[in-house]
Amino acid sequence: MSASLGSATGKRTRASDVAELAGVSRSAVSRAFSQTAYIAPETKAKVLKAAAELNYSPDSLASSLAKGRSNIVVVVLNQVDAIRGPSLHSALIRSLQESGRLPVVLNLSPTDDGASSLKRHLTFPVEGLIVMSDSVSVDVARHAVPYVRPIMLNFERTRADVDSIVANDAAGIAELVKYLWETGHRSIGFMAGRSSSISSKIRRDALALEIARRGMHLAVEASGEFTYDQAFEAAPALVADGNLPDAIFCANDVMAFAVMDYLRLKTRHRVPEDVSIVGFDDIFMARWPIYNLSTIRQDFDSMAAAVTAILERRRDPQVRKFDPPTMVAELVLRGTIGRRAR
Amino acid sequence: MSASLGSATGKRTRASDVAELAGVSRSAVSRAFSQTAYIAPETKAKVLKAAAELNYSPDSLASSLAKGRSNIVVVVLNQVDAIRGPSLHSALIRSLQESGRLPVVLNLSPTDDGASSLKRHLTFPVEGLIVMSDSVSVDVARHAVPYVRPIMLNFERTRADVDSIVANDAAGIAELVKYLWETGHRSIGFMAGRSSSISSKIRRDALALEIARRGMHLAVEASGEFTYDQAFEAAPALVADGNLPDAIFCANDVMAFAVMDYLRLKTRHRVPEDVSIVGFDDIFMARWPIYNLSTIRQDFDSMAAAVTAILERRRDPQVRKFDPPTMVAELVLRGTIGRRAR
DNA sequence: ACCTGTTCTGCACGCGTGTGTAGACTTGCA
DNA sequence: TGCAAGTCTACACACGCGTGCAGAACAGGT
Repeated sequence: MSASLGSATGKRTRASDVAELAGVSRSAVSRAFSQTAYIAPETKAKVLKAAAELNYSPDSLASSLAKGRSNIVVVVLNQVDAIRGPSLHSALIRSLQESGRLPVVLNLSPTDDGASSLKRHLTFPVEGLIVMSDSVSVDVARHAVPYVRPIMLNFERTRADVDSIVANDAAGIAELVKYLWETGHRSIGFMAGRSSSISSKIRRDALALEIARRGMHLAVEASGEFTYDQAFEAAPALVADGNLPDAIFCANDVMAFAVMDYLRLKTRHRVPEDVSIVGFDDIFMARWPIYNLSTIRQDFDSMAAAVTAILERRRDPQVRKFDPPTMVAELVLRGTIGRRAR
Repeated sequence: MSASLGSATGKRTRASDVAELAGVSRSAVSRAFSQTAYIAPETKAKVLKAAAELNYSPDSLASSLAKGRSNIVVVVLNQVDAIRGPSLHSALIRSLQESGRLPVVLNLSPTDDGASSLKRHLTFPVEGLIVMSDSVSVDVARHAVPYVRPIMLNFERTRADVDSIVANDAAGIAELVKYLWETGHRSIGFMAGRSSSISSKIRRDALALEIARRGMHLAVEASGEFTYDQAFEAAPALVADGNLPDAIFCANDVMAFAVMDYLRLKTRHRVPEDVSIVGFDDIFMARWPIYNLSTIRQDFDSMAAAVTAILERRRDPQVRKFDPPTMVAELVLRGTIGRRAR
């Protein structure tokens, strides 16, 4: 049982070793590990016993080669998205690995559209390609891996040749604006994300729509590029003295933190007494008491489960098309929305 | 050029396709993509041209099988470590992928020692196994993948059968205590991480040593399990009225944030006027102005580079043993260390 | 014209596993 | 005992690529 001390020595045990020990043919070993193949129960038991003894399991690379499809799923994200790591990224990785798949992470720099990176790395039959980074376009994804349907996260569901998991951002934002309206907020500002980001655009449009519906208009707007630093820089534009909005909605949580920090460090405005702040995502820091941020929750676990579900369905040749469910995006009320007397 | 619309249809092009187009044998194609094999320059050019035309690249799974070693590197981390994501995790992933390797992420739950997870997933020849999670023991790592030397991050460098990348935590902490001493701090408290964590133990020991050397002793101690929530809970024990220490050193940054937040939300003590706070890691949030945390920097980029360097050396059969360099851990002074008059 | 040496290519086998198929073996029945 | 039906196993090929080896092609020298 003592592990061999040398470096990369010691070969993996092969099916033929197990076959020999169990006194059967190598193909019997293969069948014992297959779900579908036909094999006598006692033969299977014999094989599994021998396999356990030798600590054997089929080489998944060879298996992938033989079957023509691997269990490797590639997750594409970029540095900026990585901040949601402990939430979406982590949920996704765990969901994939728990379903027996192998998640390979491709971490692009924020400016990388992935065209060359994807081609360079995806040189084998991947089971799935999951795109979190919205700097990677559908076309790039389709072209880099032409033989597999990409799964796009947080992408508009307009194309038939990709599966996209979308959260119902608009519904969450409608809920938010309704609540803000009812609590007396009449002027609302917006901190946008990257201009290239579709998520940011969707959220802005939904906000503008709901605001217009009530006869208001976007009081003020700035872009924080989804990052803390840039949002901190951009914050003054939103809270200039004289026309402080009643509330500021930020396209993600991190920018909301930046605005809050700017307010308490650089101004005398208080949250939520003077201005309400709302984020988007509900990342783990939103619950930290120093922020206690009201935000719109993305259900990362459900999104991760939906991804796995899509992959699962694809293994079933019966299913031709499968529309993934729309994820809810719900308002989470914490401490950063106040009441405005009218 | 228009992508085929169906789902997983469309086969990958094989070497034989390229061979046919280029009018050479299939093995010539293989040689053209090899660095070492012998091939006439014009033949190689012909092949590469045909390959580009067909958008071909060798199937890395088949290649791995044939060569007996893959370019897949497994990174083991756990949920808690994931919070350093945008720093160490991200640096590691990018370093690996930029050197042409495929990083597979295994995200364990905090209580998982990895024994079964590793066995379940590592059913192929991995090029490397990188363990970030310190809930995974060396023995488990060795046993799960007996044919490869694990690379342990932040692990004591005591065993000959693993490579470990260690940061010189003790040096950074010595620097810290020296600085604290010189700025008049005479009582120092400690917020520990998980008790099972070796990093936490190393940091505590180094702190205790440096403190003792100056005739002080650890004023007070508590455990925050490396998480914000638990550190927030444990904070009161460190700052009980009457015996507030001059400084509190936390075994990671997140716990330092928790202590700072506790102080400003629940007490009247100010940082750094009444108590100095120091963290460890220098994660991205440490620079946020709301914290502006003085901390000890782990050079994540260097650590990531060191990992890649180890893997690179291993490919060279000449090198038998290679001691990875010790990473520096240096004090980063920001705004959370004050001066105490004596 | 012949030989030697060099340079390159193609053949063929192997990597470890999945699986269609022919046939060996068992069982049941007359 | 003989035969048919049924059950299972092992053979052999395939997956796509890397590579040792034999030999083809060619150049140069005598």
